[in-house]
Amino acid sequence: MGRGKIEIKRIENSSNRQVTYSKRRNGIMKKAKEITVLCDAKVSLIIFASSGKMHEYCSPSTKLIDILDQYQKTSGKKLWDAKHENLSNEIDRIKKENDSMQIELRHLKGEDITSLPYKELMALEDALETGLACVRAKQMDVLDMARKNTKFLEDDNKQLNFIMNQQQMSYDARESMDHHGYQRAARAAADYNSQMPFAFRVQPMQPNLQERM
Amino acid sequence: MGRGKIEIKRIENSSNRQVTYSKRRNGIMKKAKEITVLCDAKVSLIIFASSGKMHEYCSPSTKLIDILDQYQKTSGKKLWDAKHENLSNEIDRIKKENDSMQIELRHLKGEDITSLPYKELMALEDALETGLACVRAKQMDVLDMARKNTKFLEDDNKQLNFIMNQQQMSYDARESMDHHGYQRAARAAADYNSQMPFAFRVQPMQPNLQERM
DNA sequence: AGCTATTGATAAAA
DNA sequence: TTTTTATCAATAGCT
Repeated sequence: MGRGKIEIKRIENSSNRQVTYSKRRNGIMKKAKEITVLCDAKVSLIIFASSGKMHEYCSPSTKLIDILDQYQKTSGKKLWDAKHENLSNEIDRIKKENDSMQIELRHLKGEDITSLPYKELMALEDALETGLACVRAKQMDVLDMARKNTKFLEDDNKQLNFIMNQQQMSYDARESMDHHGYQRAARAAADYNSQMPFAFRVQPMQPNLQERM
Repeated sequence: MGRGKIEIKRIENSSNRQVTYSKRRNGIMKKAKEITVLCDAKVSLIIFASSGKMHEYCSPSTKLIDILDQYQKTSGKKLWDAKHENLSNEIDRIKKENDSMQIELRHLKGEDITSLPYKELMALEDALETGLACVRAKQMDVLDMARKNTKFLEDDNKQLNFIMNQQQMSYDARESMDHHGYQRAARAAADYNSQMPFAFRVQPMQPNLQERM
């Protein structure tokens, strides 16, 4: 149909191919519309040009998804059902895991144990005792650290108070001083500083301890 | 194109419609094949007759599913992704639930508690103590039932032994009996039977108890 | 299912 | 791209 017959094989001339594509695409679309109207057919037509551009036709008052659902039913071929099944299976798997954990949790909390065999009650008791022991040990650790920290803070306080006293004394001495008095006060302050073991310990040794209380 | 022009509207004559459907369907299929060859296009064509019969064409060396994937990407319309998304969301939700239960379980077993604040250690201790109390109470119940059951069985045994003795005596008496001896033995047996509180308690009162041990 | 007169589609050119 | 137009292809109505 045209000024000349053509062979059905790839059109090598790119612009000819493009023109033919456009015309024939319109032609097919038209035919698709016509058959739906004339014959009550449901049609889905999707065309991709080699450029990647897409055109589609879907018979009116129909969704592509419905046609594809019907396609799966009619042909028996699976499109997305496979992926779908995988996801469903995973959900089932996780739900089961979930349920068994839920049961274990309830048991550990002493719920729903009426129907448990004695053996499992023993195992539960063991688990609970072990857990309790661990938790209490941890609590002791924390308390111990807290006690040590308190001790450090108290020591710091003592030393800070001592330094403040010294400084106050030194200040007082300078205020109303005779030569001897000044020298004595200065010597006393130097003595004290040489006894300070480190830098001032104003920061607690366990900076994060408060959070854990 | 035909012996006369036709209007594009539903063909009312059913057999005409069927014939036209068949001819035009072949026509479209042919056109679809031609455009794929001539123009390097990818085509998916699915047609359902009103009868429900399906015909499809898909360009060679291409899978329908690939065309549909590309359709989703290109058009941005979601076909099965929507369904998938729902499932994926549910999976995420359940996985989170799962993780938190896993953590709770580990904590109850005394694992991974190093970084817990003291408050939570206290709560854990409470939970474990409660659970332990429940479990031990349940154990006592079971043991108690076991003891009662044992008691019942022992009583039954005693009574059964007694009856067997009586029957043996009655049999012996009949074997080598005088009139008085028979009457005595029979009276003794009757006395015993009137003292039996119920029917023979051969079955243990707690039939399922064994399983729970 | 074939046939064929007629309409419809389109190749080449503009 | 779209239009034009000469030609070929599809098909409506019959058998």
